[in-house]
Amino acid sequence: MSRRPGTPELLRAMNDRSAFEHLLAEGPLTRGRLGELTGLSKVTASQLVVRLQQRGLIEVVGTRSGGRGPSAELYAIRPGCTYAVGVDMVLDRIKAAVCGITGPVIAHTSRPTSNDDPVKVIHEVVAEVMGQAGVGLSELGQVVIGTTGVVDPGTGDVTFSFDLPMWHRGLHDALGKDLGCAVTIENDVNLAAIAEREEGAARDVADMVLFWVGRGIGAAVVLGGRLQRGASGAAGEIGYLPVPGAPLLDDVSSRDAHGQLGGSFQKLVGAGAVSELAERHGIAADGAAGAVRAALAAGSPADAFLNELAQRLAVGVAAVCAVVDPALVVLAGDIGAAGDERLCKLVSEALGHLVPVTPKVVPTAVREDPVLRGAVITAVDKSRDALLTSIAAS
Amino acid sequence: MSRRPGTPELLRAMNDRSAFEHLLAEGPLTRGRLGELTGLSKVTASQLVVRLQQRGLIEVVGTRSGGRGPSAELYAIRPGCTYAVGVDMVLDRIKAAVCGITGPVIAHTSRPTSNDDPVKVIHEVVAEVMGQAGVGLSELGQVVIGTTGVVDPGTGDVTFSFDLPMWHRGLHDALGKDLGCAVTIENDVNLAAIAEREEGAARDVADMVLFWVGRGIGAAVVLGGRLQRGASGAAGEIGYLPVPGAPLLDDVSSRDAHGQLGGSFQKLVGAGAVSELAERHGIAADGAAGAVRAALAAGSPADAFLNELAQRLAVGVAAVCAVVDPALVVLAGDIGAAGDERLCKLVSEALGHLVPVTPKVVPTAVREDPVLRGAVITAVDKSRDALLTSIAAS
DNA sequence: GTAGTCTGTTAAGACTCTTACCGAATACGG
DNA sequence: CCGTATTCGGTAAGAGTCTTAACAGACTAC
Repeated sequence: MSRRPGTPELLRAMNDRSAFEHLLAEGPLTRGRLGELTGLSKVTASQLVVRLQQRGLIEVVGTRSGGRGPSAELYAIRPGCTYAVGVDMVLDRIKAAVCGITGPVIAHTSRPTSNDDPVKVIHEVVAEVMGQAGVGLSELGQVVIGTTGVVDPGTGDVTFSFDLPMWHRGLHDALGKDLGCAVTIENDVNLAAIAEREEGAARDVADMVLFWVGRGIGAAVVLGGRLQRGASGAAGEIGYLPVPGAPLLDDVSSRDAHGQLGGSFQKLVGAGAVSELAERHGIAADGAAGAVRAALAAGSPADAFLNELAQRLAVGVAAVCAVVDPALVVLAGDIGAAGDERLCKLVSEALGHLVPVTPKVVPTAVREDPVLRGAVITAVDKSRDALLTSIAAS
Repeated sequence: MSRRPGTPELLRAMNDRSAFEHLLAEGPLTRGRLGELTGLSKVTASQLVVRLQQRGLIEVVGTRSGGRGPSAELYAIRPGCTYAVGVDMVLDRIKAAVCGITGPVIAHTSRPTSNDDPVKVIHEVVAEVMGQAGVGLSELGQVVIGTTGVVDPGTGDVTFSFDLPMWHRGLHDALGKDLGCAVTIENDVNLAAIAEREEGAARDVADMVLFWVGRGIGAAVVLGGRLQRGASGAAGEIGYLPVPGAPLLDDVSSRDAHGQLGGSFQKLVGAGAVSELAERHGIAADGAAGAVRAALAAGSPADAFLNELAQRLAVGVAAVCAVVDPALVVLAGDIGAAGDERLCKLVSEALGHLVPVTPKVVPTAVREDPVLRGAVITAVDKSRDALLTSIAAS
């Protein structure tokens, strides 16, 4: 229920917000165009521009001449309103990128992870990338950190993680205090899905699932245009999917032959299982993703391997499709990406025998640092939202 | 973007809507209380009441005396604003219930289904129930029809149905024309979930899954408080879940030994499979649900049967939990309902070995006509929404 | 019976939006 | 080269919604 009463100020806030969103989406605009887009009159659009300008949210970036009358001034969001940082923390490396509220990355960095306190590690990398960008830490509005493991929707903390034993409870708050800005910890696969939806293969798809097939197995579920995290943040933990072809789990905390936690689907298509399968088919390569690439390069002699891999993947995809019926399935992660169009086609064919729905199956279109991209996008999005609600409040 | 400009009228519409919602939720209210709830001043609340009264949406239903000052007038929604009808169509019976916008059912009926044109069948049952209620068909605002089968989110038609071969494409539009009001066709399991959320075991639970275990197998997925239908309306078709313990499907259009379409999970826990399992354990009863009831009554001798049934169910529940991580799982359908607390407990225990999440597993709390209840609730909800948007428009 | 309290109304004012009008700048056509 | 049409930005007047303040009347409490 909307607690706030419908006062005239609310109206102004709504219109300011709408104008801001149009400026973000459509780039520099004149007062007149802004009026058209928001549906407001010329006069009101002018007042609105003055307000936003006084707050330092927008600025004149030029004039648009060529038309009949006098040249109109072009207004655009001031990129330096706030800055947002995305962080991707994997087993042994930590990456970070910073950008202004308009989107483009202005600096990024990557360094090996030390075994230190995560607060210190993250503080250092954030400070470094902000320094590179030439922006003070005080102007930082949002930090989004991608990580393996499940994030508790209640506390925002990591409840457990395969790879990062140092991540303790209370980390979320500690980071927020340390950095002095809003901090969000998010599952890495979810961030990859956000990147895919923003600038990858899933643009404008409301119902989609991203399969991350790599060292770990995971999925991100987007339904009705919204990322679904589940009640305890464990949505998409498809490593635990009970599937035919691998024994049923008897103890949820057991590890597989390669030291990975997970259930029967993990045993079927985890990196270890894929390597093993490749070996059994006589394909020698470095790592599971390498094996897939080698198989693709080898042509028909490796068909049996790819078919079996596709068949295994299809079983997991089928389970997800039976539950949520997405319009699109994206295969990502290093193995998924390596499989490319060919593997997707095979999975799609196998899927047709298993379920009565026919989602498109495509490889990821975000080939460079999908998790970092997703983190940055999320950070920008959140900082925009914070700014807009601050407009509404004042 | 539906860019309605932020004009003062919008404000009024928002406040009218808010007041209307409060009246629906909290019953009869005085002008003063309405002001408090909406956050508006006394004066504005009064104006608002006058407006709604002039439109015939609300009426005085009494006075609240006993306080210090003069007795305040109590206003309530006029139930006769619009009427909504819910219809439940199963294999051989059709049920319907009608209610005003305030909710309570004022008439209901049930009759055997003839093999006629569905438009005629539905028209007849709607006319009958409206006649019983003493309301003209012209005052009907919404009809919601529950049915087995998948409903195409694009057209609102049934794309295929196990049991109702007469349902043709274009039925949705034909019904709308015939009845002269808004018509919605919805999957029966989804409607049961809506009933469960409104007045059953899932009140105030944002992320939940309802398992329908009966003649057919299905699930309804509610995430973030919203029912998720999937891209082609096939979300929750868990009969097709590939699970261990039953052979993988080779052809999606194949039928099982009992003439039912579906995949491996259907073969495991469909009514036919449950009957078979009961027979193998020496439990004789009429139908699968009867067998479950008999087993519960028999005590420990039937434990093996119940355990195996729970184990089978748990595998499907585990798959769903791995994908969407609900806070609550409701077992419904005649078999699920028959299993009651005991079966839920067994499923919950089995689930603990399979996935690292621990949703509550409970039996349905809507024991009477859950699908019809869901249809009625949905119809009322939609007619409320239509009324509210009509307020905003005028 | 009187005082106190609460209801509902009226009056004045604040805030937002709108239409109507105006002066100035710019491009186009003769 | 100059007049005219067009567009930009601004001002003024007005309509709609909300708010606070003050008041008349009804009802209870003592």
